[in-house]
Amino acid sequence: MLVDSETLLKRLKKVFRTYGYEGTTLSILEEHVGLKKASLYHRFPGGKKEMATYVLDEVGKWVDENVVSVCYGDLPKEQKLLKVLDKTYEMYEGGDAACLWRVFSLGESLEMFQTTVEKQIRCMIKAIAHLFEEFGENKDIALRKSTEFMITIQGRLVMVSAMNDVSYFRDYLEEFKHEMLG
Amino acid sequence: MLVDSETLLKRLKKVFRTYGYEGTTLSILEEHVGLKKASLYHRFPGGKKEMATYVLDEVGKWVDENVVSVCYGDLPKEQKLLKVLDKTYEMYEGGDAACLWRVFSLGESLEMFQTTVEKQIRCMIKAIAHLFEEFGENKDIALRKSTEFMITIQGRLVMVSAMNDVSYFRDYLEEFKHEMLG
DNA sequence: AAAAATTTACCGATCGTTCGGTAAAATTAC
DNA sequence: GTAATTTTACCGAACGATCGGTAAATTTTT
Repeated sequence: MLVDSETLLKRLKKVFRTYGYEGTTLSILEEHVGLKKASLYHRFPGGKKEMATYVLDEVGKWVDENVVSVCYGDLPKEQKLLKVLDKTYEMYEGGDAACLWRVFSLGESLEMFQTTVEKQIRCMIKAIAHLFEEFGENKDIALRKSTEFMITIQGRLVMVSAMNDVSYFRDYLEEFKHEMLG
Repeated sequence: MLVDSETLLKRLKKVFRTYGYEGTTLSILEEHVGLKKASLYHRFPGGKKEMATYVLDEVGKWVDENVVSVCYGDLPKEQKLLKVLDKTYEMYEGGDAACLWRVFSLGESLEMFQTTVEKQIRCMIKAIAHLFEEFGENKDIALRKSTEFMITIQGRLVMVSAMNDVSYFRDYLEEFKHEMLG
């Protein structure tokens, strides 16, 4: 295989996060992935829609393996939190990468992926709420704080794009860490 | 004129906010605006790009007239705050309408509009920071709180789209009001 | 009747998609 | 073990449909 599946996923993800679903054309994919249109169709007979679905599903798996499972795991709560923040940083490449959940929440792709996006977000919020509970918050407050975490991340990633300044994202993670761990 | 300029703006705005820049096609515009392609070109010789620029500029003017000017005006601070929150609700149609600043912060439209978007956001943040100062905050804290207001609005509007639930937006405005005015 | 606004009819380019086919790797048959 | 076969991975060329865009004709307004 000229393009191994790991590289392929990485490149597909980057294109969709940069251009959005509608903004991503097969020509752009060709160029950035390094496979001709026909070859992309060999790997994804369902075309662009299947590629986007694949990328979104893989994002879901990644969050499960790197964030959700950590929250429910058996590390000390402080280590869990550090890991979650680290993985959040990694997930958005320090703010350089947009959130696929936001990018797919528009136009045609909203109808296509809303159910999946909603499920994935809810799953992550619930997991982080579990972690907040370990820090002593009651169930309601934990869920509220976890939701606010997600909201803030999303809002700050919007600001990163709009204002072209990754510190909106990076500063928050640092601030949050010190607030929780001192 | 079959479509007066006020209606035209309203419809153009709705289309771009719903489908994004790349997702908005001339056929969609035709359908939703109620003018044939050639008629749209009669009004906007620059085509789709000019329509989007027009809509974004009008959004900027609207924010100036309805939010920024209120912040710098001479009403009592409590009335200013109420008006700002009201206009924020109106701006996003209670959460039903996406934020054009977010929608245009993707792909091709990011490069096209980033400078304008950045300017408009900065202008609004600065104005609301001024209002916070009237509530007794010092300059730095006021700017921080105003920025956090913008971040939260953006984040919550993302959540509204992703989770299909406008209460993420509406509840915050209410909560914020009671927090500031008791 | 003149001017402005809208429409029909069309254009080349690009869209997502499919077809026909090649080279090489993997599998099966002998 | 090697020859025959099937499968995998890829690509150039073309598909019909739609893209953004334009010129000329028609309708509406004044």
